[in-house]
Amino acid sequence: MSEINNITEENKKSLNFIEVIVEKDLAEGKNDRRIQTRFPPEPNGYLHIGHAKAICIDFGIAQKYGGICNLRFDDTNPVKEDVEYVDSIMEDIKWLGYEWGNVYYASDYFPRLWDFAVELIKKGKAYIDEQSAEEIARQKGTPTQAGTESPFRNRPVEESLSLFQKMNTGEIEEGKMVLRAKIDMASSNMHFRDPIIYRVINHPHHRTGTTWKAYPMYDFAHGESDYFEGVTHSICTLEFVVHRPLYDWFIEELRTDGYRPNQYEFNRLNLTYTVMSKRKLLQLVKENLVTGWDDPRMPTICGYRRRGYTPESIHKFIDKIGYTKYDGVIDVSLLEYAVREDLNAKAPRISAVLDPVKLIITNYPEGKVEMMEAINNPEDESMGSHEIEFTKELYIEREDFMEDAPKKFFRMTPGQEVRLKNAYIVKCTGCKKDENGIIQEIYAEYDPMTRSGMPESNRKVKGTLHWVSAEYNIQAEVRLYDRLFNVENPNEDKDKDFRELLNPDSLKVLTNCRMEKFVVTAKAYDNFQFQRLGYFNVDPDSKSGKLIFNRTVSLKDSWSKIVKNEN
RNA sequence: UGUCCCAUGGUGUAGUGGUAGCACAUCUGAUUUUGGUUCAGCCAGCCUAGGUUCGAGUCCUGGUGGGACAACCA
Repeated sequence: MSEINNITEENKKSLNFIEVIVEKDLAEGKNDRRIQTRFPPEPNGYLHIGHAKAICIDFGIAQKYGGICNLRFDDTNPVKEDVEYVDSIMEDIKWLGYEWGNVYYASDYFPRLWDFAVELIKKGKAYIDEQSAEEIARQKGTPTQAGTESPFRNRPVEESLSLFQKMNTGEIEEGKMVLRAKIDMASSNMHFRDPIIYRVINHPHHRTGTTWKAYPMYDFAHGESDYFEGVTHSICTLEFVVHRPLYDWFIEELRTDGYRPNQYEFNRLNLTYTVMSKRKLLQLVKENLVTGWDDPRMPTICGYRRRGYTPESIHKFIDKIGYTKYDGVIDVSLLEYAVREDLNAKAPRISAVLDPVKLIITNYPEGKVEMMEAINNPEDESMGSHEIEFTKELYIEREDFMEDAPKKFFRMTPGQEVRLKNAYIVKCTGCKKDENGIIQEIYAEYDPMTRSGMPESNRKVKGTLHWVSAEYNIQAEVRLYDRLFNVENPNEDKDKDFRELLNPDSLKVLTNCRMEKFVVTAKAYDNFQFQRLGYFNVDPDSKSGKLIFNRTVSLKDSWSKIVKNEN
């Protein structure tokens, strides 16, 4: 107990509103001071960054206050669900670093939910409606107009009871019959206008097979499942606020003791340049517009994982955005900042050249090879160093050279000294062009006294270039992955086909690069001609050593601005 | 012509009724063998009108603006 108090003292100022509620409940001794949450995904798709926010609060609350968080699959609609999704969801939660107490399935509660439904019928609080979906919808009214009662609303209890049995035997066709709670067709809350709680679905369930024909609806299953499990704090997103009175209504009908779960809602995550709708993400996968749920451009947990994001970076991001009831849109640059911050400390650096042009050190001996030491990570000495070969002929990035450069161009241009990283200071003496004016070779002279580590190497030069030996290098296919969408808010215009807003396919470049095995940083270019620094991530699914250029964690494109200003 | 939720710099978030902080983004400067990092700094905010109060971002009321709700989805 004292431990909990200490935690709360320390974090008092940064408590989010859910934590405030939990602490108040704890202080009041609610539910015997027990804290239990649940993460309840429907297994109908892969988890995305929005789910990460829910996961962090569900598991985080349990962790922080000494409670447990269970994983529950809300599998009440067999048509959309699949074990593939169950497996991926578990994998992604584990990758984020969380452990659930138990794994539950709403489908485990089908018998108890059935009994509860029968009880409601017997109490006269539920009835079988034999109208069509259209008729029921029509009678529902609108938010500003009361609904009208179904002609079946007051049928005898026994009749409903026997029809309900038939709903589950297969003799009732889909859509011919539903079970409805009898509440209030004139309620200002649409969810109270005799909500449907059971419907017939003739589709095998991924866990219960063909045992059931009648399946409970979300509203009838969720709160009840919370109650069965002993959940104390049922945390979900804002769109369920209007469901809460119904959640409470069912709980009151169901509960037999002092305990009851309570629902609390927080704001869903919206990110610029990002579509989070599962339906749309599924569409991208099905239409092969991406390579799969784990395509590095996807906002899925596994997509980010393949892209090189760490679990820690996701946590940092979620910590920064907080939990409130305000519906906003978070700038994706905050996510990118969190990733850079984390990767900057961890990522080993290597040099790479994506668009090579030959640089010849004219006064360097033919055939000579020197081994240069390159620090793996300037932020972390313990990561050591690696050696790279320096030779007379090198490759540098084509855009690291300009024949007629503006003043603020700090890289290679005739007459200007630059440093070749980890090697010598060189001075450009000229270049050779073909008939079209395309640069073929660049010439420079090196100063032998300026090798890294020697006293002369401390001379100040404005630019430092990455380079690769023309003789000793490794070629790899590099993919430049951009943001999936090229507009700030692809959700804005709902009538527009969101697929039109997709960025064109990733750019594939054959390049010379020298690389270490894992996550590395390197100088590179994106396909918008902005020089950037970015993080490479070796695609773990690729045996051929492909690199994924992590464009969205790329750094400031200051060079592009310099050019704009100068011209 | 309904019910419910929400409103603090460009963005996101803190603020027991008592000096409105923080982060991202932008911009400026310093350091730097990554135009990265790091450091310093600039710019910029309580939707509105009343009320309660010695004192309101905070409490109350009315506006205004945004969002949710009319699936046999979750």
